[in-house]
Amino acid sequence: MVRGKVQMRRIENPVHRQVTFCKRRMGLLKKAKDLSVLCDADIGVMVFSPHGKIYDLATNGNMQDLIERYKSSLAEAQVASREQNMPQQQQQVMQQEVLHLRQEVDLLQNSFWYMYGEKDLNHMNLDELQSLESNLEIWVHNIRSTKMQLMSREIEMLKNKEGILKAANDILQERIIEQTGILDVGHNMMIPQVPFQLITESNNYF
Amino acid sequence: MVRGKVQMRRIENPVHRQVTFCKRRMGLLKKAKDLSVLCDADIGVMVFSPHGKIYDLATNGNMQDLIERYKSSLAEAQVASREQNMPQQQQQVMQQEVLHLRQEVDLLQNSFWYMYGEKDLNHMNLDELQSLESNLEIWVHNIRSTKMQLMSREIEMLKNKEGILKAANDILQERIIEQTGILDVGHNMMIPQVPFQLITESNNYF
DNA sequence: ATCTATTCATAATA
DNA sequence: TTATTATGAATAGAT
Repeated sequence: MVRGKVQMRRIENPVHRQVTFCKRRMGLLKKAKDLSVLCDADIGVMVFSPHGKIYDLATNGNMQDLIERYKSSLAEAQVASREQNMPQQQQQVMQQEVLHLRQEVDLLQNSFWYMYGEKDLNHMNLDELQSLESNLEIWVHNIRSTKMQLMSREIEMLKNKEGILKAANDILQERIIEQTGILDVGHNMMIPQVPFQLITESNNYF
Repeated sequence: MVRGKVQMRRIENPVHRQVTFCKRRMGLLKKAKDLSVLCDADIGVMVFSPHGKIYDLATNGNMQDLIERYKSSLAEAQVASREQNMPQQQQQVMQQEVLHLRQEVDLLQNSFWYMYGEKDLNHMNLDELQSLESNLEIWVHNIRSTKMQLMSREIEMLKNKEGILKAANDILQERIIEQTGILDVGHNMMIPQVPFQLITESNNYF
């Protein structure tokens, strides 16, 4: 009999804990199955006992499929959440990069999971490794391209900054000349305060 | 009010189905959280609505970690199940290979998920790509090593077969010479039936 | 595992 | 979605 409300904290008695674990675990999996049937949803449940044993349920019969779906949606959600905080052009570029990289990951994961899934070891050797290696090389290549794009963009940005700095310097020099009558305070001398403000205002998403 | 026992089949009325989905989904996640707290277990739940929306819970706060653990245990179970069908020596080699490759996958996936997990775009650029690229190159290198090992083993095996074939051929030639008195039936001529039997008996795990 | 007193979850409804 | 409430379901503690 249940005496009073059950306290929601770890059951210290190990026997009670084990019994409750067994009962509630079954209850949880049943609830998951029920929800799946009643509402036409796919559900995955993974339970890791404190001793490392695993109990799971995938109502569609394939946990890996659910995991893939989960990861895809996660990536999409993150891409979507970025849309609010980014200029549109950059956002598009980043989105493309993410999608591109994710494609590569899928490619690679498929290779690997295929290897795992193979029951017959005789077919899981050279060819699989060969295809895995090819995929990796493609991926490395794509990463290098992405990296180069990012570097180009950064260089572009720095050049831009340099231009703005120089312009600001010129203006300041002229002002100083006007105010003091002194002809030269150093060629393109750096005067931190004003130019740095100018830069952060026009490039604040970097 | 609950009228009679609820039939365990898809609720056809879409409004009822949606309401039930909402309620039971919350109930399921609550049950999962309770079980986790009471019994000190880690639990991951992924619910995919029929319209593609995802609701999830990871009681340790990190679904990716749970997925990794799940996949690891899956791979271990598969490795264990192979132990019954394989000669021990080969089994050990393959197990090592699998573990090795899995380590590499984990390394790589961690890099990638770390990238996805980064909320601040300012830190998800060159450095991340650089480290990913390095990891990939290490992985490619390891795959090449594994590939070479496999190829060496295959070459060894083929040489072995060749030796056995030649020996078998010599024996057969001698027999034929004894029986027919004919001196030459062709130098190292292939006579399929007997040699192939000899080979498969001593190498039947290939 | 099986038994119940109780709490908990939830179907229908608004 | 949320709130209400009559009812069925789950389960804590005991055997």
